[in-house]
Amino acid sequence: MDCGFNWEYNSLINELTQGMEHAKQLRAYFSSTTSSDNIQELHLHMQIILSSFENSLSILKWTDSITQTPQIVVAPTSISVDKISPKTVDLNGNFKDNDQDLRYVSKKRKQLPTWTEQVRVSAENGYEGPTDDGYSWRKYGQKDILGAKYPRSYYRCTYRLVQNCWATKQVQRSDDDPALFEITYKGSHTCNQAFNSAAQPTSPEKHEFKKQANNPKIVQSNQMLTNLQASLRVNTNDLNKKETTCSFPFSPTFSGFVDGNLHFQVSQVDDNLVGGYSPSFVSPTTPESSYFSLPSCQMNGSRRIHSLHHSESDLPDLFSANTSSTSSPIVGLEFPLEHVELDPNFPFDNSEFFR
DNA sequence: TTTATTTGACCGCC
DNA sequence: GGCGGTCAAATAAA
Repeated sequence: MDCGFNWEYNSLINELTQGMEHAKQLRAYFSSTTSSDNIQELHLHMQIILSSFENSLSILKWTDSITQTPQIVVAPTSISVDKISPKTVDLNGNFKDNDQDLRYVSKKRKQLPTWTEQVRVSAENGYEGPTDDGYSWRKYGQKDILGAKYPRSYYRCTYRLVQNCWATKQVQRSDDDPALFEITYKGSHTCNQAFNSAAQPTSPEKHEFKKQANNPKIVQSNQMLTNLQASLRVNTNDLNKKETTCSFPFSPTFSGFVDGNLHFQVSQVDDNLVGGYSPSFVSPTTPESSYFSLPSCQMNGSRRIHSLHHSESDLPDLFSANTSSTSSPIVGLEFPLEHVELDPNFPFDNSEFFR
C-alpha cells in the first residue's frame, strides 16, 4: 500500500522520539529534586509516558522492519505501573500448509504474538480478579502445572466462533505472591469488542452487542462503520480555521486544525489494536507548549504491566498471522483512500506537519 | 432455555 | 512417557 505515508510515518517516529527525549529529561529533572509524594507521582507519570513512547516506537519500527509502508499493527504495548520485570514474547513454531483442520489452527496459534502481563490484585480497590481486562473471555480449561502451587486457567475470546477471534490468555497465580497474577496473552483480538472494549464487559450494551455479534450482517456493518470512524479523514474548511483530521493506515489518530499554525492531536484509534492498553498522547497544541495525557489504559482497579518483544525472526510469522484473517476488521486493513477528503491546498510539508 | 464454567480425556510436543 | 494445551460432555448459573 503506497499512499505516500512514508514521510508522515517518519515524522511520527521523529516526533515520538523527540517527545520521549523530553520526557526523559523531565524524569531526570524530577529525580534530582525532592522526594515528596507529588514529585514521585510526577515521576511515575513520566515513567508511564516513557513506556508509551518506547512501545509506540517499537511498534512503528517493528512494522517498518517488515515493510516500509506503515500498516495497522496488532501488537501490545506495555505500560509500567508496577515495578515488575517484563516477561518474554515468543513466536516459535513451524506449521504445515496442508493442515487445515482444527489441529492446524492450534499449531498455527503457536506463532501468534505472545506477551505476558503481571497484574497485582489488591483488596482495597475491590478488584476481584485479573480477568477483567476489558475483553470478554471464556474459560475453556484449567490445569495443574508441575511445580506451581496454583492451577493455570485457560481463556479464549468469547467471540471466537462468531467473529473468528483467536485471542487466548492464560492466567497463572504467582506462587510467591498470591496477589500477583501472571497473564499470558496469545494473539490479538480481531473481534468487534476490540472497538467496544471500554464499555463491553460491564455495561448493559454487552447483551445487545452479543445479539449483534451473532448477526453477520450487523457485524460487518459495524466493522465497516467502526473502521470508517477509526480511520482518520482529512478535512479542511476555510483558511482561517481549518478543521483537519488526517487518516493514516496505522493506528494512531491525528487531528487538529490549521489557523496559521498547525495544531495537532495524536490519539489512539482503538486501544485494542495494540493489545488493549495502548497509550494515547497529545502532541503540542501550540508551537510553544507540549503536554501529554496519561495513557488510557484500562486499569480496572488493578495494577498491571506487560511487555512485548519481537525478534527479527518472529516478525514474518506474526505479520502473516495477522494478515491471514479474512474476517478481521483490524488486521490487514487497507486504507480506503476514497474516504479521505484531502484539501489540495493543505500544506503537507514534511518537516512542519507535526509542529 | 441459554450461556458459562468445570473437569476428565485426548493430543502433540519435547 | 510426562507435561502443557485443548476439547467437549456434564454441570451450574443466569
